[in-house]
Amino acid sequence: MTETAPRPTLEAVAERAGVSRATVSRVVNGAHGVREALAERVRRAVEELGYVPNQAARSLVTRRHQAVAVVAAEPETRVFADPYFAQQLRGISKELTAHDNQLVLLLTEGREDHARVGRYLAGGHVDGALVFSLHLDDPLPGLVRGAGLPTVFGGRPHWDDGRDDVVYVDSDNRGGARSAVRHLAGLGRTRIAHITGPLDQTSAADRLTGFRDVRSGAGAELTARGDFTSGGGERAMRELLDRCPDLDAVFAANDLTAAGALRVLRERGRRVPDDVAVVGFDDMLPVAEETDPPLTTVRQDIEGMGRLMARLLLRGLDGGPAADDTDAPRAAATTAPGVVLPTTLVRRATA
Amino acid sequence: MTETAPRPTLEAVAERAGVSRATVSRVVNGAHGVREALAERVRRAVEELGYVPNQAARSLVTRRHQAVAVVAAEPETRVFADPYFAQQLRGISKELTAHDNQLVLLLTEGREDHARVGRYLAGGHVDGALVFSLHLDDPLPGLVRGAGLPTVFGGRPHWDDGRDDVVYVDSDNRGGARSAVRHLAGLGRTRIAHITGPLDQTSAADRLTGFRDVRSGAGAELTARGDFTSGGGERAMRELLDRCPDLDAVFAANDLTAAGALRVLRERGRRVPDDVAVVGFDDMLPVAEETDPPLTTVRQDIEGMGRLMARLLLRGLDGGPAADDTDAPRAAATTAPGVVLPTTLVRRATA
DNA sequence: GTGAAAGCGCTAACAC
DNA sequence: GTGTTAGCGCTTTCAC
Repeated sequence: MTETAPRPTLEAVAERAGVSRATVSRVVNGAHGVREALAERVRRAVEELGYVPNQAARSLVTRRHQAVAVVAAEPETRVFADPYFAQQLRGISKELTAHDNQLVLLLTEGREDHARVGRYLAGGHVDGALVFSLHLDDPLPGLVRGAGLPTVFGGRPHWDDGRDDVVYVDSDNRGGARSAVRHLAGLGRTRIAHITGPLDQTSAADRLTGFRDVRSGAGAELTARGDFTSGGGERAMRELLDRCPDLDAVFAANDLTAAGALRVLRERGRRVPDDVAVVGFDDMLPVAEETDPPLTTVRQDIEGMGRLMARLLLRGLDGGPAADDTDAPRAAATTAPGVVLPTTLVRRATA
Repeated sequence: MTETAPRPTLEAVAERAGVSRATVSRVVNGAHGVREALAERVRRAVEELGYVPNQAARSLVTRRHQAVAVVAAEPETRVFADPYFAQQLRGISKELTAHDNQLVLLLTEGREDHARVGRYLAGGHVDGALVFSLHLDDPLPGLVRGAGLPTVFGGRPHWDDGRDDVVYVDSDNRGGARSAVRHLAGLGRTRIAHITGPLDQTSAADRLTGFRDVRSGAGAELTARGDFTSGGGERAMRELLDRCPDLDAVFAANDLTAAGALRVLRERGRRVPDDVAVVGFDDMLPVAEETDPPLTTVRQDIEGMGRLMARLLLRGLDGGPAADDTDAPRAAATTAPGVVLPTTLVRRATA
């Protein structure tokens, strides 16, 4: 563990270049109106001295930090068995990096953490926040609002009651569910069941809605509640099989659920997809590709969601990345509170 | 996206409490030598005004940031199919939070990112770095050393040549591998094969070493190279089966590899564990619990590794969490360059 | 014990 | 165009 050496200041650069601090500042910040000859001298001095601006000093006066907080509750990062969250993080990181912003990660565990996070956000350490809040009773959204920070949510918040100005990015859970169920119907399946996720999460609720959109006539006996885990999938599958031995297809709310369902189907001697076709949701690779047979599922652009969240936030921060919308055509509806990313059906072997 | 309100300063608190800024500063920073009566008045003022110190101003003078960078290369977060990294992050976050430090996440993608990260680290924005560097050709370690920042590595670095002062935290890959192989031997297996990981990673190399520790007599035909993916596991398993049709056990370098091996074994009509016993490594839940049959594997305390990394770094930072070692007995050998966390064998159904 | 004052490194008016 | 100057909010000697 080495000691960090004293770093050159603006002052030092100015002296070396034979100009004033103000001029160096202008050059460093890419301002116009500095004669090219001078600018060049400054740049050389910067180079020679290995000058790097002191962000603390800069923040002190600009009140900007070039930093964004990513807030997520422990459950979020666990329920999805993590790859999900890590991928969003990757997307967020890429976008922030591209615009020279830092990512401050705030993971919360329980009540005591909420106070801490609230304090931090209100403390003016970051310019904005990206918040993952999926549960009904989550106190995070309130906290963030209290802090008065520009914020973009990951996933449709519960209180997206239309009148609000919440900005969020979600994937098209409802549409994805519809396409899954339509696919099953297109295969000629007529007794299509659905294993839901925990319905206090909007993603699960929206997937159920999508299922109902297509199977409005489906009786309640064709729906069983799961919890996004494979154990829950097993339980629900047994329940369904007991109630409706003649079912010929299952749309599971996520891949883990589908994995559990597949196990029970095999155990009960049902052939997949011959007797019962199965479709999952998420396309969580380590799961979807490893099931037996490999899972047909609905893929979301998770990294894209993260990237879009960051972009939306940055845009809200004074100016931000204005019109470089080239690779975000779907984000066009920028005036809308929420942006919904499309999903695609990935056909493997279960349906 | 709301605007952030102007926040109260030290000055304001001082005025309200009828004391000088210096006194408020002392109280806020928990310094001694302030009469209790005054201190109390200050605390009340802080409370009433909702004062939060401006970290930028503070950093400017103290040169401390209460922030630590976590640096990871994209491959790291992908190879392990992510849950691994997310868990370490959780451990790191907990520990940093407990000591009031922020976590700045730096994910790198390619060469251009390295320059950026190097600049950032050298830029004096953080007090230290936690670096994940597993590959032979990884430029990250060099970068960090160049930045002259206190650093702790995740996983044994390649250049841990004994003479060095690198601090790292790793799990006991070699010992874990030994216990896996011994377990198989204890089951009466005599033809034990090993599917390795990518040997340019120390974890994979160490697991191979552990295998050899126990099966020093094993012929080369009982070892096949994998790459930590299930596809690689499949290929290697086929290879092994072709070469040694009589093998009766397999130690796979990680769970994904084991999952692939299991598929091939089933496809070739081998019963698990009756004909061939299988042990994995990692205990990556979404994989290990979902295989058929559920996988016997070696568990590492991933979150604990993260926590320990953070603790070690913090300790290196002026004083740090000195003697609160209560829940880290294994970290006792603090003078040693590396700390190795124990692993445990988790018995499920494959061995 | 407490306060006054200097200054951390930078940006942004404002003069020139 | 470029330099001068005044802080941003805080910690920290140094007197008292």
